[in-house]
Amino acid sequence: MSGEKEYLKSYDKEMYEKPSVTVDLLVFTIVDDRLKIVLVKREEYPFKDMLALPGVFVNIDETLDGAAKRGIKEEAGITDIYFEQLYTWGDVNRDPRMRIISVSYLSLTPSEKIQLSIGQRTSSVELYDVEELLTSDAKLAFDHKKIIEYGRERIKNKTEYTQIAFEFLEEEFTLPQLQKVYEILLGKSLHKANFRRKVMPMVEETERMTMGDAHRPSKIYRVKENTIVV
Amino acid sequence: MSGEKEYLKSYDKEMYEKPSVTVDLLVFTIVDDRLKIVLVKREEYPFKDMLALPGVFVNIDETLDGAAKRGIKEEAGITDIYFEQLYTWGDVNRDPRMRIISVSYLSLTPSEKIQLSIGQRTSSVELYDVEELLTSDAKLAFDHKKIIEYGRERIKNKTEYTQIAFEFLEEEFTLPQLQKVYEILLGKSLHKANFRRKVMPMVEETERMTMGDAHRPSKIYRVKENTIVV
DNA sequence: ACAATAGTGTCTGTGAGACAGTATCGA
DNA sequence: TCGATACTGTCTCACAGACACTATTGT
Repeated sequence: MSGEKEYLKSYDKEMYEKPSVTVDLLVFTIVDDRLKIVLVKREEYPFKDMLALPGVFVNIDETLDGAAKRGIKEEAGITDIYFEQLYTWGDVNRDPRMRIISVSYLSLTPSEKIQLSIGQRTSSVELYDVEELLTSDAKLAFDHKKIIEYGRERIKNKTEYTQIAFEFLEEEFTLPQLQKVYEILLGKSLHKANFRRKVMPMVEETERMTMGDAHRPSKIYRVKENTIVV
Repeated sequence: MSGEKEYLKSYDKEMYEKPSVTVDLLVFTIVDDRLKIVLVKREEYPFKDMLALPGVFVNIDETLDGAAKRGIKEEAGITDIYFEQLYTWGDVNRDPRMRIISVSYLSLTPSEKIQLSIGQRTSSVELYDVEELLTSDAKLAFDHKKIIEYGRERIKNKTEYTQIAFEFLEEEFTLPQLQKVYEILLGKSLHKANFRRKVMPMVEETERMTMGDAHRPSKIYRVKENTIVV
């Protein structure tokens, strides 16, 4: 069957001008009871000295998830982390240099796992307060502020109907800690008794408790086996 | 500042091998009380004669949404339609010819708006029964079956917490019609009285009613102004 | 009158939210 | 003992689900 090998030719002939594809990373965490995100300071034009999401080009032999994983490892030093695809941004003039389509990835982690490193084209990698970024009129590189808003919104929504909040905590935690995470993500305070009733089916006690505080200690919990955390 | 113009050079030098980017379209509708999707039969290799999602390459000066809109117009003849980005598929060997990253778009429409046309590389464009496709072991081109499953799932989920079901109906409809749409999308039957209570705040009566049926006529409604349908 | 579908009134159980209380630590 | 935080019991109200009923057409 000649057709089976002929098809390659017809496609080679059509020389589409191709966009570049990158993966941009939104690595969220919680520090000092505040939602934070990993941003880099750009060392090159365009948007030199401005804050931007860390990102990597997608290699030709690399999946999107693979590129995201690689980027998270390179920029935040984390190999074992929750992440999911967020949205793909394809406006024509997002980047003044050339047409770049960016697949954004949302990832959540307890702050203890983060080990910030410094990329080639960036002068620093730091955690920034998310609400502060979004409420101030701070300008970010490219369309990255809009992307962060979108990611922030996704976190809030998924907090309501999934268990992603657990991704911000390490394996063991107390219920007051868990409640605090929910309150930060939802942006409102919750009633203790009701909150505990709600999360009880998802957690299981350990035998241990917190100690050293000048008040009643709290039980330490972990996520119950059968709880789907995403 | 020389830097401002220098930056272009440094990027020109790095010759990344770029993937191609396409937009794949999931156009869903309801016909004869069944969920249907627009598929094309491929006329070329690879996957010749198999069913596939309609799709278009993203032009270098075209947004992703723009490409989706163009594709929907070309394949289904619709210009005014609800659509949203679904997911971006980036496995390395999705397409045996070359690396293609596909941004999928979900769109919903009343069947009356569809006018199927025939593309260049496809022999036919038709509506196919979604549940039948997904429950049978029918094979589709590329990873398109997985994409359809993902889209089907998204519709089910969003039916529960948004008003997308309305997108399948024309401007005026009866409550029994609306209930039928919900039942099809959710895959289960609903209780009449409860359903009506639930949707009442989102609709408003017209003065007209159905006629000609050998049973009690039903009031004709439309979507209430302040109802956010997405 | 009857078949067939449209539409309504009401009961019940569940669960979210709010309140008010008790428990246990360090100092 | 007291300050501070952890934890619990119970009331209420809204709402989803189920049932049983009435209403209106064409034949």
